[in-house]
Order: sequence, then C-alpha cells, then structure tokens
Amino acid sequence: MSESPVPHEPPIYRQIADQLRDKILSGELRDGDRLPGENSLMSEYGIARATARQALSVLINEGLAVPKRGSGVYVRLFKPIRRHGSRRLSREQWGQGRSIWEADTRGRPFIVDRVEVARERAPREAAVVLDTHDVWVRRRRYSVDDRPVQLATSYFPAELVEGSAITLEDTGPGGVYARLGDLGQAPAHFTEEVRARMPRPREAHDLSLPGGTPVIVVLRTAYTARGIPVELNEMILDAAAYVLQYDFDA
Amino acid sequence: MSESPVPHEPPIYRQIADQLRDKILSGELRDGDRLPGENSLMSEYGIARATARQALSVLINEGLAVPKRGSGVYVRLFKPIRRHGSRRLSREQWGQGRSIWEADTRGRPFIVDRVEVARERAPREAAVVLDTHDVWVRRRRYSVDDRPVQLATSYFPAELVEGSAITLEDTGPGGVYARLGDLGQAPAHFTEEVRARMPRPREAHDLSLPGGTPVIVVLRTAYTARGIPVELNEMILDAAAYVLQYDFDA
DNA sequence: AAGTGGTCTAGACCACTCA
DNA sequence: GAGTGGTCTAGACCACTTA
Repeated sequence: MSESPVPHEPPIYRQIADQLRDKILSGELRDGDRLPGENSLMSEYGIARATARQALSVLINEGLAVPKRGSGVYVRLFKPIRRHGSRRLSREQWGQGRSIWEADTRGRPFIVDRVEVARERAPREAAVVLDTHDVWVRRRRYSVDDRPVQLATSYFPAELVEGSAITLEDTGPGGVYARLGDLGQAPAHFTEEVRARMPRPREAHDLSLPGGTPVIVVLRTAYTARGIPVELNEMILDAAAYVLQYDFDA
Repeated sequence: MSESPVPHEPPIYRQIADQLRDKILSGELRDGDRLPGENSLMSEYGIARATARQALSVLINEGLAVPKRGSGVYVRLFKPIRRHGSRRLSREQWGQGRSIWEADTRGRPFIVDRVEVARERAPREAAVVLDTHDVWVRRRRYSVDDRPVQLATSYFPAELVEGSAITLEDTGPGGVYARLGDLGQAPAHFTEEVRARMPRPREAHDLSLPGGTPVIVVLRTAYTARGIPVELNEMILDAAAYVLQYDFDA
C-alpha cells in the first residue's frame, strides 16, 4: 500500500524565493534592481498576498534584498571595507597581494560619531579580561560615506588610566594607544576573537541594518610587552560592510 | 493643526518578541527551555495566529530560538569551537590567556565526511589567486559530536600537484601540507579573509543550520616562502559553532 | 491618487511529536 | 489523539513613496 516516496516538493514560497535568488546570484538581477513586488507575484503565481510576502521575506532575511516602504524590494549590494589585522606581516612584503573580495575604502574617511566617555563598573567579560571591576569606557560609532558601519566600546583599567587623556573625549594626537605609551603601557601584543551572529535590535538600529544582515563581533585585547592587559575593545561590525584580513606565518 | 509627535509604539509582534528576547538574554529562559507556543501567545495577548507566529519568527531569525515541529520553540545554545589562526604567536607565551568566550572542543575529534577530489576548471576567485585555470579541488565536511560545523573546499594549481597524493582521497600522514612540502612547496605564509553572511540554501542544508544562523566565510591562501600561492581554501563555518582567534604583535 | 510594503484578523489543512 | 509548528487563503486598514 506504500506510495512511491515522493521527494517532497518544496513549498511554493520557497520555490519562488529560489527562482529570485538564482536571478540575483547569477547576475540577471543586479545591485539596486527592483524585484517583482507582492502584487506581481500574486498575479503571476496565483497565490495569496501572505504567500508572496513570505517568498520575499526569505530573500530579505538572507540579506540579498532590502524592502523600501512604498516603493518596492531591491537587490542588495556588497561593497566591503577591508580591515587588516596583522598589518606588519602584510602580504605585500612577500606575496603578490591578490585578494578575493575587492574592497573600496579608497581614501574615504571614517567619521567618528556618538562619542561617550565614562567611568563605570566593568561588565563581566571586561572584568575577567582586565582583572578589575573599575574601568573607563569609551564608546563611539564609525561611519563611511554617511553610512554607519561599526560600533566600538573600549574598556581600560581605571587605576591605570586615571587622570590621563584617555578619560577625556579628545585623547590628543595618536589616540589612546599613544596615551598608553605615555603611561609606559604601550600595547605590544593583540588577541582578536571573532564571532558572527544576528544583531540585537539596538545594534540593528544604531547601524541602520536592514533585515538579513549579520554582525561580526570582534573582541580585541591589547597587552603590554610584559603581558599586562590594558585594553578590551568590543567592535560590532556591519557584516555586509566588512572583510577582515589576517596575515601570518606558518 | 499638527498632532503631538507620538513616539510610535512598535507593533505588537515586536513587543512580544522583545519581551521574549529579554527573558533569553537575561537568563530567565535558558538553553533548551521551551518558549510559549503560538496558542499560548494567542490567548495571552489576544492576537491572531499569524501575529503570534510573526513574533516567534523574529527570535528564530535572530538565531535565539529554534522551532521543532510538533513540539515547540526552544531557546538556542552557543557552545563555540575555538579556531586558532596564528597559533605560533599563541598568547600563552606572553599573556595570561584569558578568553572571553569559553570554547569546548576539549578533545572531541573532528569527523571528516563527504570527501570529494576532482580535477576541475577553476572558478573565478581561485583562478585569480592561483593564477591558473586548471586546479585540483578537494571538498570535505567536518563534524563534531555528529553535528556538521564546517564545509571546506581547497584548490591547488593542477600542474603543481599533478601525480602527487594530493590528487588522491587519502593524502597520507601530515595531509596536504606535508605533501606540498614533499614537492618543495611547503606553505610558509598565510592570508585569511573573513566575512559573514546568511547561508545559501545549499549551505544551510549541508550544515543543518536552523534559521537565523549566519555563516562565517574564511578564504585562506597559502604561500611558499618565495611567495608562490599553492592553495586556496574556502571554509564555510556555522557561525554559532565557532569563535576565531588571531594573535599578533603591534 | 495609485501603488507599495507593514501589520493584523479569522479561518483552513497538513505533518509531525509526544504522552 | 491532542497539541505543535508549517503552509496557505482572503480579506482589512495603515503609512509611505512616487508621480
């Protein structure tokens, strides 16, 4: 009595999403092109509005499309900023330096925004790494071409930086690392821990992230030559705006 | 005649999602706990089924919850594997080695799966980096505890590795890097480019990714001491399963 | 003013899980 | 068998964009 094992056709909304995705990834639909709207999908496929919406929401949640209210749904672009980790070992010194993804920050400056400096009680992570509960915290937002791309929060052991320009909005020439140097605590070693996840609503708002965009979370710890941790920097990056590059030896 | 500028309350489904998210992030709901189902949300808030679903879909798309058909929606866990880039500069040599996110691959072995070895025409990226159109390709999947966590594809210049064990399923002791050494082409320098994005359906399937999980894409290029590129390795990582760690000097 | 996406209701049938 | 999530229909009102 067993029926033939049908390979189970995917639901309609998936099939439509798959077709549209193919058109995007194949280049038939390009950056900024308008996708068929809900009404055209309804009439073309003979489906209800909710089903058409579901199909489009798949692509939006994959970060391949972006909805604009009152206008339409549009193909999304990926023009990353290249962020170098270990620059010192720059491949230009020994390799041809060909990279897979083009990056194009070409001289366009970062704008720093929403600077906050405060003395606070350290959150759990910072307390563990910096081995103290009292920290100075520096928060800021970076934008390129009026587009916010990164949120950064730095933690410094309070007793170490108390009274220095690190506790001021303007840290002076060379920034916080130069000031740490003035204090005899110049960073010599770095560790970066890299994760990716979907943004919290707060992060999505502050970075103006459309749906379907993950964030890259970089936790960077700076150590002095003696191995004393002097800074913990948490960076939340718009994953659609960044490529991280690391170079190292075998 | 202008009305007072109402701060515009968020839609109901967002409010519900926000409440549930708070319970997850605060720890009130923990790994594996069951969230209120669609029916309970409908009666508790007096809303339609589609609205309840929409609220839950927010959390699912954020990777904070996972639906199980016929059972419920459950809080998701994050127990990452720590993947070291530049091990040689291991912080244990100079720092206390405190890390922010615990990792726990503690001796659990990687299982290698779905190995494919073939001679192919190089895709665009690989052709650019390796400077050839003929490549040997090695594909495989890695799993930990029966959970697939990584898809990897390596490309080698065909003329370089032709006839070596790199073209066989079993590459022998030491793997492909040892074989490259046998050929006098031992990798000495590495470049890694790191991105994050939502998975393609194929990737989501092969990695059994629930909704809301981004992938981390690592493109690793291996160069000989003379700067000749000898391998391009594209790794697709389940972002919920990994923390990448890089150590370097100022 | 017409068209678009955003939100929401009130139903329906299905496949699956679990007691 | 009762309950769950997955898919889908057929409506509705709204805010917004575009012309």
